[in-house]
Amino acid sequence: MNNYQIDNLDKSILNALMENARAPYAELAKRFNVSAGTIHVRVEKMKQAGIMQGTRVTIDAKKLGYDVCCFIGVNLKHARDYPDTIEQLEKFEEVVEAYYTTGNYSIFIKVMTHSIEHLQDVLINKIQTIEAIQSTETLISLQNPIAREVTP
Amino acid sequence: MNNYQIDNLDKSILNALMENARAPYAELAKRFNVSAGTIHVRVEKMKQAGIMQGTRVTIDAKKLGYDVCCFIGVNLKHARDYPDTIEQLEKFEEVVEAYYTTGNYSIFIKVMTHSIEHLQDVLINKIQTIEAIQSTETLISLQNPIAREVTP
DNA sequence: TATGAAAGACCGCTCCC
DNA sequence: GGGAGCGGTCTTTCATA
Repeated sequence: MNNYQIDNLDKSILNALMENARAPYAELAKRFNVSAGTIHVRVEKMKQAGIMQGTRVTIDAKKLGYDVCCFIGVNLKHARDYPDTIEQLEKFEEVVEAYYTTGNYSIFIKVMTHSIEHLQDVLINKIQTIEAIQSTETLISLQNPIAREVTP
Repeated sequence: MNNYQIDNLDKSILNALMENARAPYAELAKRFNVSAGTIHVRVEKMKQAGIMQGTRVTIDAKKLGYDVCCFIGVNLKHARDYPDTIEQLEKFEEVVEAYYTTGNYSIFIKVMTHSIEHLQDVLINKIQTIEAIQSTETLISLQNPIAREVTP
C-alpha cells in the first residue's frame, strides 16, 4: 500500500491526469501505446497506493468574486497554542490554507477575500480576535504568475 | 460570458465537484432533486463562464518523494526585474507557485523538494544564481493542516 | 505477473416535451 | 427544467506471453 514504485508509464498517466482528470483512458492508451485496460490497472494501483488522492474541479476564484488573495504570517504568544489556533482559523472560510512553519512566523496562512474591505474585516473581526495570536503580517498578492504542481 | 450570476444549485454542484470531479451527474441530480440534464446544463454554463476551469487529479506529493515544502520570500534589486525573474524561476520545476506581493518581499514562491539537501541545492544552485535577486528568506513548512479552496 | 482484446454496464449528451 | 434514446466511455473478464 505504501511504497509503490512508479515507473515511466505511471508518470505519464499522472501528468496527463493532472492536466485533465477526465481524459478518456482510451485516449491515454493510444498516446502511450498501451491498452485502455492497462491504463485502468495503473490508475487503480496509484489510487490504492494513495498517490492519487482524488479529482477536483479547479475554479476561477476571481469569477466567484474573490478578487483579493493574500498571505498572512502569524506569530503566536506561545508555541503550544498552535493546535487551538488552527482549529479556530479553520472556522473562517476565508482561510484556505495554513502551514506550520519555521522561520519568521509560527503559522502562515493564505486568505481569499472579495475585496480589501472584506480582508480588513477578516483580519480585525476574525483573525485578530484569536487570543493566542500576538501579531500578524500581511502580504497581498497582486499576481500569481506560476501555479502548478510537482512533476512526478 | 463574463458575469454569470450563480445560484444555489450552481453552488451545490460546484461544491460537490470540488470534492470529486468524477461524481456522476445522475447522483448529483438525485442529491439536489433535479434531473441529470439540468446538472449538465449548469455545468456547461459554468464552464462557458470560466468559473470551472478544468479538472485535476490531486496527488500526494509526499508519496512521490517530495517531503519538503517551503516558502521563500524573494527580494529583488530592482522592481523592474520582476518579469525576467519570474521567467527564470519558472524553469525550475521545484518552484510550484509564485506570487507578486506587496509587503516584505517582492516575490513570494512555494518550493517542493525531496529533502533538505535538495532544497539547499535549489536555493544555492538555482534560485540564488539569478542576478536580479538580492536576498531570500526561507520558511520551511512542517505541517499543512488546512488545504482547501474558496467556498462558492 | 502484467498486458491486451472484447463484452457488458454505466454515464453523459442531445432532442423533444 | 424534465424525460428518453443514442453514442461513447469505463469496467470487467478471460486469454496470453
